[in-house]
Amino acid sequence: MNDTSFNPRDCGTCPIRHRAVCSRCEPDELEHLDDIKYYRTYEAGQPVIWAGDPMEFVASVVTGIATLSQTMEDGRTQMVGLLLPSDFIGRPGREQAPFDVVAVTDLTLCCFRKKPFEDLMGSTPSIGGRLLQMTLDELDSAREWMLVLGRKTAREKIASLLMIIARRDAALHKRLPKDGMEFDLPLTREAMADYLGLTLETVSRQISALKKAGVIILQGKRQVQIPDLQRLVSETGDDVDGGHIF
Amino acid sequence: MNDTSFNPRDCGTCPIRHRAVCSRCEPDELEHLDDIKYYRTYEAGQPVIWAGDPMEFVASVVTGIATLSQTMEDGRTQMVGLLLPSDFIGRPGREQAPFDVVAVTDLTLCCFRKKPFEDLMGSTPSIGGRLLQMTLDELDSAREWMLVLGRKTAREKIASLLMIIARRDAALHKRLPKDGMEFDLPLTREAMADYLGLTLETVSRQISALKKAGVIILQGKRQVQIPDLQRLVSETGDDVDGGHIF
DNA sequence: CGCATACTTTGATCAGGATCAAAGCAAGAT
DNA sequence: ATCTTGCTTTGATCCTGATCAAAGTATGCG
Repeated sequence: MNDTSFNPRDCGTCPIRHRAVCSRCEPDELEHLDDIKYYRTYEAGQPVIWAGDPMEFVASVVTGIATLSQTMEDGRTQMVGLLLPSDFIGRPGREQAPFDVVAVTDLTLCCFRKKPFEDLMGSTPSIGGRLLQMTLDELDSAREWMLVLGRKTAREKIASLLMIIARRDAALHKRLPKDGMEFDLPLTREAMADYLGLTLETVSRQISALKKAGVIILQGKRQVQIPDLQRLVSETGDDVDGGHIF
Repeated sequence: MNDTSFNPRDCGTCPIRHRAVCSRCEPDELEHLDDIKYYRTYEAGQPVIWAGDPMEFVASVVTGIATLSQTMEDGRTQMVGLLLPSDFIGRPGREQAPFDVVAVTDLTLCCFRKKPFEDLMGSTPSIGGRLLQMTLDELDSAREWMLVLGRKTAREKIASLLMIIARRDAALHKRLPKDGMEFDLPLTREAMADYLGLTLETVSRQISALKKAGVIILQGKRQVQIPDLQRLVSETGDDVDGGHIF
């Protein structure tokens, strides 16, 4: 299922699959749109935007990873979204960013200036429809995550995060997750803790426990191999045959 | 407050404020739409739909309260949404309900058959736009809730829930929350626990603690009065002047 | 090379909330 | 009036994950 054949109308990373917008899709038709669309890169660790900042663009992640998070006055932080390639950032119709966005790895965004993008949405209903679908998907993901945060044990939380990253990594490479698959853990222990509502020590301990139990194999601290997917799924506490949105 | 002046173009409860759709808005123009739109009532405790069921309608809450929730195989339950009047239920473009929907109180829904509704969305872009805005709001709410679930203490969680209900109750009556305001707690201790990722005993203890501390005044078990809103806000752990989406 | 920095692991102890158990309370049914 | 049912409160104890502390590891740099 790796369609290595590049479809010019659908570059696979840009969520706005409409020829009037994505120049990776139809580069030659788009010179006149350079003023509404541009690429922007960030280094690992750099903030993209802070909660409350005016946000004059919307964007989609082309390469790299960013996090969406919220921080309380006393420093407690909760990550509320993990932005991987093809994910969308932004709020048509909103003035301010509701959450912090930070680049975790080096990051490339495909940005659209907000006003012209909104105009385009008005004149091209299919963009709004696609955005609605993406937003509904994100909402479902967020709600699935609420179950993880509210009801799962530390061990189940770690397993759930590994499964999400495994699934998304597989999807990114246009294949299905399978036994023996390997992937890079893109997050520090602290970032995982912020995602899971745990402390970094607990994350470290549970990862060690999963390693000792043979559920995962670690090469170094970041490279993960899953010898038996079913085994990992059973550690998540999820229904084994449950439909997944991620 | 009871806006007894009924605006025929905007009934205030139906999110689809478009004259072609909401018969409460333009009852006389809509006879021919009876086959796509209908009201349906549920008794307290009745399920509206189970996760995985085919969903052949979308709806908005007219009166009453429903919950969106997820349950694990072993019975652990997490509520992922609280549906109050004017909230929308459903997924244009989706076959199956992703979560359980249960009526908490007696409930009236304003339902639209899915297929004709989707057709209508296609022909009336403003509906899609409105739905996108509502979905983005819900997504923000879900993400705010992730902070509550992941990082707040039991006491902060209770205070946060009370604030949300207070805000939404005030909004429903078209006024601002203010000191001394009273409202009905529409949820059992168990339902609150499911919303907050706690046990019902912890909910009970923390409510007692807030009562003893004078943050809230209880008349019976469900009627709540907030003598000092700022005091309650400070118990939530939130930034006092933080912008709120709810 | 030694040192600094950032991240991770591991250990010891503590505490918040879960669990188990029982009793209180209100409303409706018999 | 008594019983039943469903919800809530309160108490005693336990356990998971937080907190505090220190050591281990990798990488880059002067």
